[in-house]
Amino acid sequence: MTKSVVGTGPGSRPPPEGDGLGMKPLYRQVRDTLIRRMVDGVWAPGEPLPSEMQLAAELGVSQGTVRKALDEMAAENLVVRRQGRGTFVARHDEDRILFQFFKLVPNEGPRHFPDSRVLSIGKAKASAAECGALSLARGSRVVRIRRVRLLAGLPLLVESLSLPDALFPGLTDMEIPNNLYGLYSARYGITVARAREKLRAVAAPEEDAAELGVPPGTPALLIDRLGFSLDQVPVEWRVSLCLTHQVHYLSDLT
Amino acid sequence: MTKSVVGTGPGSRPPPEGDGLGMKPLYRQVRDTLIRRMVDGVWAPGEPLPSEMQLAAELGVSQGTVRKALDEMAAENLVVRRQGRGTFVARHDEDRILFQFFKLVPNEGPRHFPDSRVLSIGKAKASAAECGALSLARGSRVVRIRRVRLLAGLPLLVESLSLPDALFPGLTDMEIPNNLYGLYSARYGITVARAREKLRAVAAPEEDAAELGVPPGTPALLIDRLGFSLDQVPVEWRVSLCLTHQVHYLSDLT
DNA sequence: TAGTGGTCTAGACCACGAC
DNA sequence: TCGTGGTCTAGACCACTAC
Repeated sequence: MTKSVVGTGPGSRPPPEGDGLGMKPLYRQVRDTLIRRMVDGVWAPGEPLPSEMQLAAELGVSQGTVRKALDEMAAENLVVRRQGRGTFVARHDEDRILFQFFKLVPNEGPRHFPDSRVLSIGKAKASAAECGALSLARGSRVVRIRRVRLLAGLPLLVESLSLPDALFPGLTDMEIPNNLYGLYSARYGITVARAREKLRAVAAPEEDAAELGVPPGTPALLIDRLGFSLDQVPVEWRVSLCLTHQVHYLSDLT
Repeated sequence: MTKSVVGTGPGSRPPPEGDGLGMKPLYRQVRDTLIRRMVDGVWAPGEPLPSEMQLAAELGVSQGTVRKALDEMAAENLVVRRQGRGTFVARHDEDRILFQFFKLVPNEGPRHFPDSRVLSIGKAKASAAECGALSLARGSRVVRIRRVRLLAGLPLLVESLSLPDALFPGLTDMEIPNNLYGLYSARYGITVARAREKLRAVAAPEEDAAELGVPPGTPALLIDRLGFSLDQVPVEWRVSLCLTHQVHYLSDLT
């Protein structure tokens, strides 16, 4: 049992655990502890966490504090809570990808997960741009993947990925699945927890246009995505050139 | 005093207020009540709500339930909570627009609110597309505004707006400010609470290209935004054609 | 000093799911 | 039947703001 914090009577809490500065509320400390354990692989995606009562007892806080931490994590899509069953580490299944990470939806009809066709895969010394995006030291190596993704059999986008070789050893020798985030999680224990996308409209370069089967110069949506792990480290840089005749990028301003 | 629900002892709550079906939890009923009051103009943007204790007493629920309702509303950017001061109805000031509704950020440098130059304004019978987007009856009238928006003096985008004339009487006779959402709020008591944007890459049509000072056919980002009021009614349809040489559209996947 | 929201605790009942 | 998370209540202390 790891009693990281105390819990005495109602309201009788000392000035949040004797530190003079950057003090965090208890529920956030609990949240950070739980995320740390997920990073360390204590619970794998899809597995249940201990119950609120068990976590509260172990961490020496009240059930309400654990609840607030878990509610926050559920809002961040890090865990899934189900009444009567328990709290589970979120998995990178197709539903989550479609809901959280894949914002391209058909102009008509239901959302679908696109198929993939790998064009190339290999390692190289990271470019300056890659070092900047992924916060790598100069001279680091990266894995590069290039692939076409298709929706309903039609080419939708060309995608260029860069990943730190140090984090994904042996990736170039693997079968590249359609759902990459599932692979990162299953083979490397790395969870892409959030991402930041920058969008621009550009004229499709000749090489990409050929893969997509359109004339060079066709207007296309350039999506520049940086994916961050549970502990906020950039782990994947993905640049996609996307045709938007049959689909659009959906953004909810909430 | 409007006692919409009872509050007796701890835990002694009847099967959520005797209705057989679509039952909502108490805190959500409280939230809906407060939103209804905001729609009715009981509290204007920028004004403080009553304290948690006062609301709890008036509504006949515990402070914790009011707190949960207000926390949810704060997460939706409907209210702003400040320790020691109170809870305030969110205003459509430039900071909120920049944070919540204006996703175009310079490739380098800080975010800025763009200037505007109105090209035309007038009323017309709503097109089929406008009726569909704004859920209007055929034959309804709309206000149309067309304007150019500039960042650092340079044309950034051309914007075409459609609004139900019934909701915005006299709008065509007004001075059109830079911050339209502030006007909707101040003059018509209508708050744009959330929006849905669809993005595509297109070739700039000749007319728009001329306004933007680029050759026709230049790739541009087409942003199709539908804005919804506090009570989920579509109140504004806005289509923007945007150059993305100096800026990009920022989307956080959380 | 008084009042506000922020945090933390404790304990009750409920709806749901597995058994 | 039991254990889970979901809701609701009650009451304590704290940090911050205004006066």
